[in-house]
Amino acid sequence: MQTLHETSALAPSACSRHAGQCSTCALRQYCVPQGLSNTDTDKLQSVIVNARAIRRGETLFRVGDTFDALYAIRSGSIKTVVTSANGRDQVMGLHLGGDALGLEGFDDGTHACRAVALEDSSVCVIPLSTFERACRETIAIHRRLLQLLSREVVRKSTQTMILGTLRADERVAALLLDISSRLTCRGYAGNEFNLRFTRDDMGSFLGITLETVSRTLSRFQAKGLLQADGKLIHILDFDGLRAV
Amino acid sequence: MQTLHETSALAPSACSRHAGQCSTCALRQYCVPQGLSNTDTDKLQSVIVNARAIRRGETLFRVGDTFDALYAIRSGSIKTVVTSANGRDQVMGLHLGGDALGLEGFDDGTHACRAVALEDSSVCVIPLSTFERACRETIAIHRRLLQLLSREVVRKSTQTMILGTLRADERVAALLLDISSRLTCRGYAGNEFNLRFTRDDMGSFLGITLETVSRTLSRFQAKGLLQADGKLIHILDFDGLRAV
DNA sequence: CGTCACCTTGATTCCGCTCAAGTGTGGTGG
DNA sequence: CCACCACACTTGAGCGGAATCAAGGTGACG
Repeated sequence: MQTLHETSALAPSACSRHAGQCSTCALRQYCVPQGLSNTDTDKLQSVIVNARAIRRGETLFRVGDTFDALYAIRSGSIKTVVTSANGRDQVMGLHLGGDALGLEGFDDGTHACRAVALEDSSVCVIPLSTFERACRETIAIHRRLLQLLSREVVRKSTQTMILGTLRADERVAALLLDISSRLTCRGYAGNEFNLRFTRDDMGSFLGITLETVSRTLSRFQAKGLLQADGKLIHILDFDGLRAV
Repeated sequence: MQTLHETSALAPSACSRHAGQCSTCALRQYCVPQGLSNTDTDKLQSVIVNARAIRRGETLFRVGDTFDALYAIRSGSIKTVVTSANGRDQVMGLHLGGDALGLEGFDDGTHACRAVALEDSSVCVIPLSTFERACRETIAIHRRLLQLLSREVVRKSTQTMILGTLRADERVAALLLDISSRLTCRGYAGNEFNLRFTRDDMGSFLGITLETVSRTLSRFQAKGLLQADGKLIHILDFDGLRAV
């Protein structure tokens, strides 16, 4: 509903369900655009030096860390957080398997947010130097990077829209529908999922309090729009949710 | 105060005050990073095919327009706007002389927002095809583009922070301080400026109503923080404004 | 001179915040 | 194994900040 675009360049792929079997699958999923040849893909794979596992609650990078690598989520989910001057945390984004991470670092060579794993996760680490070489050698990879950065801008615009114009219940609905559509793109069920955000995370992300999130979910449940058992969300009435 | 970074890669330049004398000055200002040689700069200039004038209220590009050129503001100021599904407008950004525009188009090849001139303005038009060639030939230009895109992401994060965590008066203060610091970067006076936003624009941008903006400015004036005569803003007490 | 766009200020309403109490639930250690 | 605790979630009561509705003022412009 609030999505500016149906941005699903991610080809649905069984890969994401068997991450252990394919170390480069996130990149394959994410960075391979239409029209990228097999040899190009091979080049891309060659730049991935290693994969890294992070456990729930652990931090992948912090504000001010030198930006020396890009990340692609292989499995799990990661939130990005910024702490404001007055000390309040703001959840900036929810990143699922296949998403890129850390692109804001190009600005000044340091990361501008903190990335924290919401569950035990695994990420591909792509050193910046090798990636830059790949960009220069392969124009399709270069274009893909621009696309990813641009998509990040559009995503953030959607977020601004949500925070700027919607009421609390509309925000919650927008978040659930967004997550649902992103999971669908990845080949997962879009109507039933395990939300890794706490109520507090959701509230911060949506610019409302955790109590309001909880109340809103209860109201949605009472209206028969969804079934919420803690973090397990089962959407029953998509149209109803879209209608606020 | 709410700025995540002191993002002032724009070298203060007399150029911006004499825009008419230097057709490529916006690009010179904006796209020339440290370490870009003169020959590289010449290459950059060669890709600018023309400059375009747009009058107050006119539109530079619309949502859905094919993304075939980048823009750099030579003089004037431009707002970007998105209309949501329910028909409400959300002002997404305020772009001043020297700023790049239209970078969100890389995502899917079309513009994701509408760009409207807030006053009679002039922009450099850089055709995408020639710019892509320049990126390939000159790595510094390529890096600069990534930096601009990344900066856009960081800027939007700041906006999300403002909309997500601040109260109305804090938002207004944050906007004024942001504009002030950006003008200072460009070599203009930061304490007195003509705000091209209407109260409605400000409200939309900050996620509050125009009445609240007006009341807040009146209150700030009563407290001696600033002098507001319509669009003309004179900041008297920066520290007071920073302290909310 | 009337129209229109923009701004200011007041009165009232209401949505969401704050404070508070109570309910699971998973993890830890005695 | 169970007592305990920390943490996340739910729900209620009351308050307050900002929205809404409304009226009036100002300046630009045909």
